[in-house]
Amino acid sequence: MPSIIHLDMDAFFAAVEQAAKPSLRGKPVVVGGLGGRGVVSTASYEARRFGVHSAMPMAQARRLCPNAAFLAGRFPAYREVSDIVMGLLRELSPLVEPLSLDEAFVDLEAGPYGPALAAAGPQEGAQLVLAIAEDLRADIEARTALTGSVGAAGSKLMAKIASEQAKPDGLVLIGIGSERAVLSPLPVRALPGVGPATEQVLRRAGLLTVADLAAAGEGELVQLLGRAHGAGLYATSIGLDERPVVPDRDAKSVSVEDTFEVDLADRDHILHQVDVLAARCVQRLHTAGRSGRTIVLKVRRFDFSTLTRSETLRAPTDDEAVIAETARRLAAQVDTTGGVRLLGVGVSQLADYTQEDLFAQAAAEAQAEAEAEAQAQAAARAEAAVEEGETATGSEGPPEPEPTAVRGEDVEPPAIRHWRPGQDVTHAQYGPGWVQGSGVGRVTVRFETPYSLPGRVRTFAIDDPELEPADPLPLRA
DNA sequence: TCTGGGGTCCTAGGACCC
DNA sequence: TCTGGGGTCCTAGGACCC
Repeated sequence: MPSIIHLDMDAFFAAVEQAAKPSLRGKPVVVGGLGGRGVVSTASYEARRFGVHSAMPMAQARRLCPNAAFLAGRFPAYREVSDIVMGLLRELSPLVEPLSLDEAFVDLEAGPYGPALAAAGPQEGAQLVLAIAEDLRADIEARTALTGSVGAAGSKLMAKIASEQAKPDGLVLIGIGSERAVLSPLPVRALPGVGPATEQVLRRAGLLTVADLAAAGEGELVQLLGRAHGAGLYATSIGLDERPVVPDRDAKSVSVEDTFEVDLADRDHILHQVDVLAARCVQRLHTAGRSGRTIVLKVRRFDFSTLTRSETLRAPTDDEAVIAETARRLAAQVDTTGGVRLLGVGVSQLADYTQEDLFAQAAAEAQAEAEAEAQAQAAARAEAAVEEGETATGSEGPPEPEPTAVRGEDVEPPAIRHWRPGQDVTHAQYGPGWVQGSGVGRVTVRFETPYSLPGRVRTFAIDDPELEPADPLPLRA
């Protein structure tokens, strides 16, 4: 029975923007990083006609489609919509496996339609799945004003292939038995797990289509790609996929990273950013109620070469001081001459306790203390070597003062309000709207809501007291 | 105005243990 | 005591996905 469905929302971020902003409907919209080093997250179908696509440098997108609306993402809004959509999926089955905010697998057999599907013959079963999926798409449209494409099949692999074929705003079912007929003519790149590198390897071996892979056989693919990848790809090429739909997968790592507008050259500046990132990482760790044993520092240098350094502690921690200190020590090991484009701090080998978990906490503290001892000594050595008159962490002693404050290099002037394109605002007089652009002391706002006609634009001083940031409005009243 | 951010999984070598 | 073999952990890098 083709009882697995894959839902993929169409041009999700861009579609949310168009639903929220009537003046953008039918127009090219590009969502992504707006800074000098930003890339495209999602382009609306109108923008794709100009050649704009995901992961493209934003500068290139602007050249290709200068008249598009370029917007920063509004993740809280996307998450709200995603929650609604995932809620609809969970009405179909407890087995819902989200892959991202806009994509998920559902195993219908485990849900209320399971018995009916099991009892039905192949023909009626397929009809029933199609009916369920069309209802789902209609419900999504009714609740979110957005369209999603659905693929239905007997496996995750084929359901995903089907949803790809259904895009945009469509539904495709691949019946049991027709898998290989569907797969065979596809280019290898259509298979999940085949990216640019694998495609190249396969192309050099003369393997262009999925049929070529199947004909090559497992042995040759393993030869070319290695044990796991080769065997996996061979199974995929003949339509074999037994992976179950798994809900609620626990995250295995937590990380944050930042690409800087201008490369960082100064050591102190780099170490300061490592502290900032460690704090953000710990924040996320706390929110998730997790702690971790392995601290990872990521560095992307001026020439885009990327390296990681990691250290595994004896016990999991969620302590900011420990994580920051470890990350800084790792940073001290890397050559940063020429400048640093990106820094990241991550934690893996996650465990399930939080600061509130007192028993585990007590055990971990003993470990952390021993750890801190060793670290302090290593840090002292490292810092002595670098000859920096910095606040070296004493091996005993009180909690160290906030290093950023000590260095005092990011004391910013009283915050000038920053308005990002796409941002939700409300004006005391004109009501709700969104930031269309800002510069030279001005901010331009379009006053419209998801339920209004396209609205008018007005310009204000950036510090206009009547203008305030606002929460996103629901897409359906 | 070249190349984001948050993840997952796999490989391979060396350390270490039995 | 001229050289084993397997298992596990750690580290680093790379491919891939959305």
